[in-house]
This record gives sequence, structure tokens and C-alpha cells, in this order.
Amino acid sequence: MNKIKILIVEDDPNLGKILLEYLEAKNFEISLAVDGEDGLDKFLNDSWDILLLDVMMPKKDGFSLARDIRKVDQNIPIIFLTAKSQKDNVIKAFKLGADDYLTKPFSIEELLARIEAIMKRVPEKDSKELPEEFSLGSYSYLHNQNLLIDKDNNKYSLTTKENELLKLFCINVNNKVERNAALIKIWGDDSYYNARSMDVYIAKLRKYLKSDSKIEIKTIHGHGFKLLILD
Amino acid sequence: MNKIKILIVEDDPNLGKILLEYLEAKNFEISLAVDGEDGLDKFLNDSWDILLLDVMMPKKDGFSLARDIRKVDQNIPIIFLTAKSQKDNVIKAFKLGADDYLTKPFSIEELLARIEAIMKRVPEKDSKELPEEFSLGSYSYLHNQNLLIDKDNNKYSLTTKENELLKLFCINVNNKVERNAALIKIWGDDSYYNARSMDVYIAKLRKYLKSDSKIEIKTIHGHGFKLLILD
DNA sequence: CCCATTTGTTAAAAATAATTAAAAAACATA
DNA sequence: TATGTTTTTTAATTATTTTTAACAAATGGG
Repeated sequence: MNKIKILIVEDDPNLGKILLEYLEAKNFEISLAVDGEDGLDKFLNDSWDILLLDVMMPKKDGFSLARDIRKVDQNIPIIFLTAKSQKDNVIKAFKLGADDYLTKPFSIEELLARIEAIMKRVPEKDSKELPEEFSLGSYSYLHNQNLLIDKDNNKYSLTTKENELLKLFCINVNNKVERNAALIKIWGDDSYYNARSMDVYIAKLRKYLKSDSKIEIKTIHGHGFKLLILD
Repeated sequence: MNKIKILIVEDDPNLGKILLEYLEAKNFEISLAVDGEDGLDKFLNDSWDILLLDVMMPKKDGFSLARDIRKVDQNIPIIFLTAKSQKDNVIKAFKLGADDYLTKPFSIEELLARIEAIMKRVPEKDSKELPEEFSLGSYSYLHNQNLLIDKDNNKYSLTTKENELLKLFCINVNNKVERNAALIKIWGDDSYYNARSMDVYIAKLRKYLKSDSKIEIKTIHGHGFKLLILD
């Protein structure tokens, strides 16, 4: 039974400390970021179950942070905490995929209740480890060794970027990988040139995998790609 | 595309009527109960996707109603609507398995946003897996591979939009697909130009499917389309 | 039956993606 | 640190997909 991991991004150190202590006492695992940039950094460098984002923050506000996060993860629950209670902010928050929106001052018990209400609907993060070896049709792929082996036992030693990208596809076999998500995860940002670079790597992977017609990297125009394995 | 069914239990006829009209306009299917007993009755005699319960009501208050409902269904999403905003009521509501708790007066847009936020986390009622293969008259259609195969084994590799649209029609074979529903599902919004774009894709699909006269995409003027398969 | 609105069709424009090669950057090692 | 090698990025070109536009046809309410 792993603890639920909460990332709190809140610039008010008092409130931050109260939330941290209260929620830790309730057996959550908490990390506290002090501004939007710190928040994005912590978000990208670990895996979380739910995010509490203050809206008004220095450097990067909560909405802007949420927008960046949604490029990488469309699903993670987000609760916004805000001092203001302007109506269009609420709507804006939900448009960004918020799960809840709490106006300060709120009761910390209510926050807890709302966190639990959301978590009961979130499917368990099946935090299964990555397998050592992925089986891709007639290929075998050892991501730890950057090694792709075809049916004739030819070994292809993948470069770092090739490996990261293929691993990402394998983790999401038969499921869409969004361009932005891949770019941010592997390249760190989704600029135009990184996108072109990624296209080059897609071509490289396709070349590696072309000997098995049952394996295919499909493009989903305007969205991303999908590694398809047919049986 | 089944509408989401909402049961509203609200004794204030003015608020009830406003909610009903607004949410019906937003393409939900709504039923309105005027007190707790009526609410329980309607709840038990039909199937619902989400409940909006007023807390203060004659005969049976919202909390008591929720308690009864939870004996039968531990999972259905419940949003409480209340005039009071006493802290322990909020907590009580969430203890009863509430998904949200809105204090009157609230913005109806906010209510809509919160309903949608909850619904996105509720697994589709009709979450039956799609079959690998759809059989369309003499055609065979593999939506995972964007592949349409005719009786002469000609293979047509569909583009992303062609595929999304054909898949949507197949899911609703012999049933109406509303223009707006399709546009929102596939294009993300139902603007004029997206609608024209969809018309272009309808023409493309018709062209693909023209070799079998038993297959037809019928237009329902002013509403949408229907993929008809005759036997 | 008219006329405004919606839908059908086709072609062109715009946007996005694929491919290949060359330049630049990073890396390894003598 | 200079040198060769590998990896990554940039660039240029081509191909594909999607959107826009323009006009024709069909539909249905008044």
C-alpha cells in the first residue's frame, strides 16, 4: 500500500507548512514547491498522484503551471487553491482540467474531504516496474542496455534519444503518445526545432523496425504517434 | 452516443426549472424530483449517471436521501447543493460519499464545469470494449490500424480524421450520430469551419464505401448522419 | 412554391509530417 | 587539447493530411 503522493505548489510558507504537516499526519506523502517554476521542476522529476496548485504565485502562476503540466499529463488530478473567487477564474480552472477549486480561506478538513472524493474516482496507479525486456513482434528490446535485437539476432545499439523514444512508445504500446508529452519528457520542451528533431528520430525508429510488418509506428495527425503491435 | 442522465432533487421550483433547462440545453438528459421521497422513488426506478441533491428539502432532506441511495449504490456521483455553508455539513456531505458540494448561490456555469470534472473520472457506463474488427457489408474495417478492406481485398489506409469519423459511425451503426456530438468528439469544437471540414470527410467516407450498395451514410437533415447497413 | 439554410462536391491553400543530407555539438581518447 | 567518431540538430525538399473556399444541389419551413 503505497502512500498517495501529493505535490503542493504554494508560495505562502505559512499555508504551505500547515498543509504539509496536516496531510503528512493523514498519511500522505507530500512535497512542497514554493513557486511555479519549482513546481514544474518537481512535477517533471517525480511521479505524483494529485497536485494542489496555488493560483497566485511568483514566477509562474498556477494556471500557467497547469497548462504546462497538461501538455505532459492530461489525467493527473489538480486542485486549485485561490484567494480570489472570481467566477471566470473558476471556469478557467476547470477548462484546464481542474478537479476542484477551493477559495481561501478554506477548512483544511474540507480540503482533505475533497482530496479523498477525487482519489476515490482515480484508478489505482498500477505502478508496475518496467520489464527488463519488451517483446516487439519478432524483435526484443532491452531498454536498460539501449539494445534492440531482431529475429536474425542482429543487434542494434540505440543512441540515448532513440532509446528514450522507443521506451516511451513501449510503455504506451497500442496507445497514443502525444507529441508534446514526448517532447517535454525527452527534450525538455516542445519548441519547433525539437519537434523537427523528434520527427527525425521517428524515422530512425521506423527504419530499425521495418523488418517486421506487424510492428508499426502510426502517426495520429495533429496529435502524436502510436506504436502498434498486431498479432 | 447516449446522453448523460442527471437526476436533480430540488424543492425550489425556480431553481429546479433553471437547472433543468440549462442542462438540457447542454445536451444532458434531466429528470427533476421535487422532494426527497420523490427523489428516492425516481432514483430507484431508473438508472442515472449523476445526482444533484438539494440539502434542505421537505419530507426527506438531501443527506438522508443520500444515505438511502448509498445503501443501494456506493458509486454514483453525487453533488450536493445547499444554502447553508456550515463547515460540518461539508464534511458530513463528503462522508456520505459526495463528489462535490456547492453553496448557493452558485454560478450555473460553475456547476456545469464541476459536473464535467466529475464525469471525466467516471468510467463510461457503456465502456464495453470496441471489437477489433467491424464488418460493414462486404467491407471489413480495422479501426486500430486505420484500415478499411473491401470485398476484393483492396486496402484503404485511412487518415486520422477519416478513421475517427468512421469509427464513430461504426460504434453507432444504424443509429443517429449528431453533428455536434461528432464535431466535439473529433474536432474538439463545433465551429462553422469544422462542420464544413466534417462534410468533406463525409464525402470521403461515402466514396470509400460506394462499392457496396447495402452500406450507406444517410444524412438526417439538421441533425447529423446515420451509418446504415441493410441486410 | 420560394427562399434561406444546410449539405454535397471539388479544388486550392495551409498546415503538418516524412525523408534525406549536411552542419553542429557532444563525446571519447590518444 | 587536438582529433576522429558518434550523436543530435538544423535545413531543405517532398509528401500527406486537413482546412478553407467557391459553387451546386437538396431540404424544409413559411
